[in-house]
Amino acid sequence: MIAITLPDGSVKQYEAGTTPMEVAKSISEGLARNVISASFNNVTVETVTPLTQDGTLILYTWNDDEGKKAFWHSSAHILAQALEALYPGVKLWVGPAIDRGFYYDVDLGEETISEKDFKAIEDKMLEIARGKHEFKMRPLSKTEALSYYTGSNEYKVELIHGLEDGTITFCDHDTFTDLCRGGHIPNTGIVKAIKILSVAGAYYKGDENNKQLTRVYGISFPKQKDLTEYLELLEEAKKRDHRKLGKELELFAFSQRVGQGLPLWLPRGTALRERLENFLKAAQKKAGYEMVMSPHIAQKELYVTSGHFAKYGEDSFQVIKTPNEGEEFMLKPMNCPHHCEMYKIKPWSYKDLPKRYAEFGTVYRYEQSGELHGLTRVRGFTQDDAHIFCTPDQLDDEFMKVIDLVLYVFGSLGFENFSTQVSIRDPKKPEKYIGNVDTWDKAERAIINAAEKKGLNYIVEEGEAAFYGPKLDFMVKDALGRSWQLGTIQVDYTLPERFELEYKGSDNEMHRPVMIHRAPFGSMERFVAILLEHTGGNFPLWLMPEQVNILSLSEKYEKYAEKVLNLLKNDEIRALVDNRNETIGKKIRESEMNKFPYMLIVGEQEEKDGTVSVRKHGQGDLGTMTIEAFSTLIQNEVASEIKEFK
RNA sequence: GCCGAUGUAGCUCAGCUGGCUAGAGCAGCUGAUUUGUAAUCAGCAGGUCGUGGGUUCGAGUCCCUCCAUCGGCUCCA
Repeated sequence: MIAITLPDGSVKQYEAGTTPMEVAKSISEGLARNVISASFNNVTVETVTPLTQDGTLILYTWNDDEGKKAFWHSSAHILAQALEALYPGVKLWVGPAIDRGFYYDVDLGEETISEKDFKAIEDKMLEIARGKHEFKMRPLSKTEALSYYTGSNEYKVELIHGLEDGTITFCDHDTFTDLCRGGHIPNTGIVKAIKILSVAGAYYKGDENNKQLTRVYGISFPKQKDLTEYLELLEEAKKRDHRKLGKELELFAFSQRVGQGLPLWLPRGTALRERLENFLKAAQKKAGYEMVMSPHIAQKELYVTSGHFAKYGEDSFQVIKTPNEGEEFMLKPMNCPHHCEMYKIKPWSYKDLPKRYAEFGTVYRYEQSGELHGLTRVRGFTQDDAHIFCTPDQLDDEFMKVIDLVLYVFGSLGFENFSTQVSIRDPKKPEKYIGNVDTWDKAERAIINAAEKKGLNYIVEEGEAAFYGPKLDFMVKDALGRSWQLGTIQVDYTLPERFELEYKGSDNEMHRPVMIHRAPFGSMERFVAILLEHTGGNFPLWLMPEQVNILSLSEKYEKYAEKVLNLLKNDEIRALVDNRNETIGKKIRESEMNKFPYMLIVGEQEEKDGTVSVRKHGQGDLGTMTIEAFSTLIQNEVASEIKEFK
């Protein structure tokens, strides 16, 4: 007997061998009368029942991840069937469910798929779905499986060769058969809405030396309404795209002549960025950091010493020519080696530590051209970098202090929703890392300790560590529910070793310090991009390049507008005046589109009373108030957004 | 880098299967208007159609090269 908990909380018993179809049916009948007075298929929307490889039945609903996975994986089977029908001779590779939707990788031979073919694929898929074909699992031996694909599909053959005999199953629905380990919905009819989203090249097994297959991405839903909502979310994300907003709001730009991936920061963007930098500088000053600066190029030798050249040499802007033979310089791909050299200028005592060197350091990395993306992936960017040199005893405490700083930064910028990840070694691949086992163990323990003590909600990921040490990463969720990796804190025992950093301990012996790398923003470019998408360009008031736009009703009130401007400036409020000979309606419209947080309308009445008429972006008219009252309003709003550190 | 798509005025876009001096809205400039909470009216100016080559009587439109941009290239039945 198999016990299944139903969506309404009750538990039902089923005989082994009951088909998923029968289970789904019995559930639907049980719920249909009261809960959903709809047909069988509409009910199973809420009660997706995947069939697993060993034949057990597990009940999932559309609302949990496993249910969606089964739903989308089943959709991938439908996609594969549609592709076989539309492109005879197509060779299937794999078709998994992904976070949002599914894809199928196929070898199309000479054929290509482009956007105009999507409709035909969707139609074919919907036709198959409407057939309500049951998904049926079928175990078979390795020999049988091989003979099925030999001669027709070398990808599946290779895949089967890597599988263990006795664990191989096929899944059939309608006339379609696919090698599959399972996880399906009962039948194709539950898929009601399908959208093919994009087509792209993807290397066989993700290796760029292999043949490139065609990957077709799609998404599907049990209800048309869900698809509509999803497409609306995509639209909203498009509107908030930082590349679009950055252009519209004149924050930054790119130029073909300057080069790809090399952002140009315009006045407004620079003002925004400076404000972010000053904010972090103020907090860091309180936390005992000292600012330093280093040049943008250094001798190649520096990065050979640090180990970065061996690891990342190919991804760097490598050698800069000089008039002399034998000299090799590189554009700085990271700041750490420079800070190590700063540490080495003199001998240190344990009493001097920790030393915390912070730098808004601009670095250059040769990212592959196809990897570049707006401000999130660029070739020249500025890290809000700092390196803390401390004694092993101080490590736990320092690490926790950094966590406090990162949490402060997130809180001040409206990222309340975040999670953390501790990245440690892949113990099976020691060759990927430099440094010895003992120090790695210590560093990993220090991070987990700190995360525990700070009560962080963290997950541990094996194999995600940097080559020089383990790390703690912060992932924030933005307003649209998308996850972004932001701040990072990394422990490093390796660079101090390579640079032979030392300090004299209380025992009068020389010791090796531990190094912490950290960047709460990650990089200024990436952070501004994420903040743009999170806020849709409506930054917190304290960050806004211009907080108030003063709109004169006509040129007659120019003097009064200037007076208001100066009074606000005295209170350190950033304002500007729009005195153009335009209608007030037009000035308001432009101001709204520019996302100025506040508009002040000044005309005859205001001049006479010494007041301003206040309009808030996105909200509308707030009525009139005195200039002083408005100034207080702004100052209070800023004060509520940003607290002092500690 | 690789696969696919795109590239027309500062911006957003139109330009059908190749055919007279390439169009529109916004922005800009000039003038009129002096305005009360999301676009006042009129006029003017603005493009070697990403680049280089080819096919053709004729190319923004077809073919090739290069450049840039966009979606992907981690998710292994």
